[in-house]
Amino acid sequence: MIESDELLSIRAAELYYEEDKTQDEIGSILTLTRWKVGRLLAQAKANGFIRIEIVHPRARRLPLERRLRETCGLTDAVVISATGVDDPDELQSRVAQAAADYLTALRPVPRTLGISWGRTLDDVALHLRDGWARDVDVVQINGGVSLNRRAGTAASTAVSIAQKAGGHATLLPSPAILERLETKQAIESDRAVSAVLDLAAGADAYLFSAGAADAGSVLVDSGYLTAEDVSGLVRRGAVGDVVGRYIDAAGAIVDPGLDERTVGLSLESLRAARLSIAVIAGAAKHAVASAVVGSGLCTVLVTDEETAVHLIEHHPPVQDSEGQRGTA
Amino acid sequence: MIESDELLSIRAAELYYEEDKTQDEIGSILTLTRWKVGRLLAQAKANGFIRIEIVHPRARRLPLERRLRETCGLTDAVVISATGVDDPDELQSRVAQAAADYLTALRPVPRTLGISWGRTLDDVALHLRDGWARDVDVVQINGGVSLNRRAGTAASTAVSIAQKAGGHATLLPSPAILERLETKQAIESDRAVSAVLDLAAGADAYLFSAGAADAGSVLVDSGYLTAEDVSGLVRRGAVGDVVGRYIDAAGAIVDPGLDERTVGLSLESLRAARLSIAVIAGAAKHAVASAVVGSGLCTVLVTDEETAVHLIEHHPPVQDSEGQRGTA
DNA sequence: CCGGCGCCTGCTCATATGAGCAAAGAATGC
DNA sequence: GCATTCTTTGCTCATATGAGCAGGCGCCGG
Repeated sequence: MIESDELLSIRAAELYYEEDKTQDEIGSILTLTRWKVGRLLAQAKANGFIRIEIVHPRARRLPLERRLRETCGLTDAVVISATGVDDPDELQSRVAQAAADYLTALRPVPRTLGISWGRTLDDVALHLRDGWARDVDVVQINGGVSLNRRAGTAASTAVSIAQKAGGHATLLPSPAILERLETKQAIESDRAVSAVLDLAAGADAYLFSAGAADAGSVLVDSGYLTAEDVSGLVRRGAVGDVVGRYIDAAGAIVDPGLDERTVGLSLESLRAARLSIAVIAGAAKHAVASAVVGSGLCTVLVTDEETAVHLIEHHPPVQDSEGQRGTA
Repeated sequence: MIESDELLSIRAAELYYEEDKTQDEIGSILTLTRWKVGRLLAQAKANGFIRIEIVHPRARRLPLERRLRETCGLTDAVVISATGVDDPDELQSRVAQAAADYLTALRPVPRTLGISWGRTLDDVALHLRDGWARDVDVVQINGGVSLNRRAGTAASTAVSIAQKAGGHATLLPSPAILERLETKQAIESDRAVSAVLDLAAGADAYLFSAGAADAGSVLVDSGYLTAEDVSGLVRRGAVGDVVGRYIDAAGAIVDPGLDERTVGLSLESLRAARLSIAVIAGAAKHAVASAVVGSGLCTVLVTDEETAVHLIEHHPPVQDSEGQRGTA
């Protein structure tokens, strides 16, 4: 008899959702009382037979956001719907749009915003509307100026975000990674650089992305690393990079020597920030996303549905290293 | 401003459908009146942003059924949901199940039911429950006994359907297709055969399927035709067979000579029937389905979603040759 | 065979939602 | 600049739906 109830609930659901009949009408069609129909419908929902989906490029997955916040200890999360999106560029674009929306709606409005650079950030800048905020100053938090074509976009990302908010951009006039430690120390002690780093360290909020550890990384693309360097890092456990620094699944620096030669905000500073927004999309970045979220590098994550599910399923991949920041 | 309304309607839909908030609550979250929220929700639905799907192997597509009935002039249609079903066997099985359900619910219960045979019908027989009806006699409407292994199932299909209804089966003791016209005429004049054909002609209802015109057909499988025969027929416009008779897209006999040698109910008798139920599933049978429905061979069609859409989109593929039977 | 227990049914009542309408606002033409 | 028309807004009222409860039914142990 329980099986016939299931079937009935399906018949009722068809009439209710597809034919827009009232429960009462369904009752007379199926010779049931209207309360029974209501119960069948509730049952169909509870059994998961009714699937409601919002199909729109800007649609979000609120329940996933909540679960992400709860299981990963984030203060906030934005998860965009990605059913039927197979093109990674389209996915990235949608997530970037969502990040732009998040920034725009962010209250209180940060006076200074620290940003990294890369394809994703560029995309976010593109999606921000003119006047998205008033007087927000932007400061780069990792090096990358003037090494090649790609570096140009690093500057333009920052400038574009700042301009659209009527603020101004402060660029970090330094390569991302230097060949010798001494050079790095020298450049860091230079007033022009250290002032920017100080500004970056005092930003009200950070916005950054992460790169997958593969040869397609912007760091390779920009000439800071070779494909061989990256595969070496991968062999040592690297899952990706954040503000130019390669981390393993636990969020720890993979190659301290390399890290020493990398100019920019330290991961500790990022972890200590009150508000740091990570924007990470795509299957290729599932591993980095895990590391970033699991090691507390961000307080807010903007991502796609699949990545969110991955993060939730692969639970807190790090034991308990979070906790400095409150769990809503 | 119309764009911001669209976005708002998506936000509202997320809160309404994913978070189960009341329109009033959504109103206070988005600082909108509750009526505005209601309108946004209605708008989101109207724009097709809200997709409600019933996920269940027995789920049907009522709106498609209606459209199918209306555009194709059927008295009834059953369309089963097939989203995410890629396995053709699974599809066939679900449609067969639906046909079995339809038969079971059919009122008035037919005293005699004429049936064809084949993989699909076999599947329908399998899905019928014991006691699906009381005292329904079953009669085969086309030949096919005792030529090979496959023929055995033809008999068992009929017997099974009859047994489960507590009635008895009458088999047509003849091959489906004979090699010589004289033999066919001789066998048809035999009392044992003609009596069955008379019974078949007087059945209250018919249940049949259709085969695609390819080498995988049961007629080839059973040895009545060779793969070459079939490709010859295809060259002459055949799209598939119904009760052993090959038809073209317009529902006309492709090879009158062959048809003359085929034993069983004529297509005219089928077209004249008050109740004839076709069970056709799968992409391979889209073309036959069109021919069957377009030429009025059935009054009721049981099929899958994709086939239904195909039929509706390829409109009445025949000019106006329907009309003998009332259009609801 | 009977009483107790728990589930299911059909109800009342409270709440949520949709239809229809009058007024406000925006857009247009004069 | 003003009147007209069309759209949008906030409402009232009717309807649809869900919560919660009392009675009835079957199931089980005694």
